[in-house]
Amino acid sequence: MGATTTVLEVVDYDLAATLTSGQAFRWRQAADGWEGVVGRRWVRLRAVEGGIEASTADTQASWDWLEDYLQARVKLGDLRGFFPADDVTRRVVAATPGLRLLRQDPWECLASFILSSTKQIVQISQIVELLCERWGEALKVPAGHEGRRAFPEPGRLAEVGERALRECKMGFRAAYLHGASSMVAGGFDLEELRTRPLAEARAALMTLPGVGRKIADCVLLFSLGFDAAFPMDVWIRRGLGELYFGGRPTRDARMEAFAVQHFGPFGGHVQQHLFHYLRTRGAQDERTRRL
DNA sequence: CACCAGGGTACCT
DNA sequence: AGGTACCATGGT
Repeated sequence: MGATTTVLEVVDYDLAATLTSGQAFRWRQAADGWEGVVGRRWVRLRAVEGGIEASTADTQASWDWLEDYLQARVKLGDLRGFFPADDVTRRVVAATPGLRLLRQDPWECLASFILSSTKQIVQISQIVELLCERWGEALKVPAGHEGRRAFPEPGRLAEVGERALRECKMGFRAAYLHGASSMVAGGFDLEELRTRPLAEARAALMTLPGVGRKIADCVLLFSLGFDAAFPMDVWIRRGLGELYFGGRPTRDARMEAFAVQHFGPFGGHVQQHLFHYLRTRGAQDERTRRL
């Protein structure tokens, strides 16, 4: 049982963009690739010619769990046929090639996004890591690498209590996280939501404390496989307003209705391209200007 | 140092 | 239904 390395063959996969695009919060850039945690496994990923090199602390009988997490077998070309054919979408998708949606653990995804409200992505990562350091199970890590822990189980967060959670700098979100932890530990079945229609699964998620439409859509899209879920955060709202509504003030309900009908069954994927485009275009302009 | 961050909720009209 | 104050904290 020693450290192992393999290469997953992928095409059209921008690993760095995918891991930093605000869907997962535990990946750290190391000297040689990205170090993170998937389930109860420490993982190091590195983009190589024709694929992604993956290393773990133990030997792996199968890499299915990682292919599933990375959605390595999804072919982007198969999705694009379902994207709307307007100029904005074409430009945005072309500007963010190889950006993928991960398939994360529903509980970790739910808890992370409960902590995300009016927080910057760097800050969400800090809070999540504090949670893991305090109450996550220690993981086997190869010699010479920083220790990491698993994401804490809901039962653990339920028993430590709201006061203790608050010490992880999450502020008013502590009550939400504690309430949701208790419900999930008490039998609220996240996995079962996969089998339900989108609207039903979303409504069920929204009965959890701290989970409204936006966070529900994040969980549906990033962990439960609902490709049409379309999280509308401040970036997307601004972006849609600028790119599709001529900068005119537009109500949320109007924008949501537009997004659902315009972006279609894989709208969530388009949303992620748009989100990453909006968040990085300033930096890209600067880079270009310097050249 | 203001301003803002991958929002949700309670409470108002 | 549609609008608004408030929630706690730290990055830029």
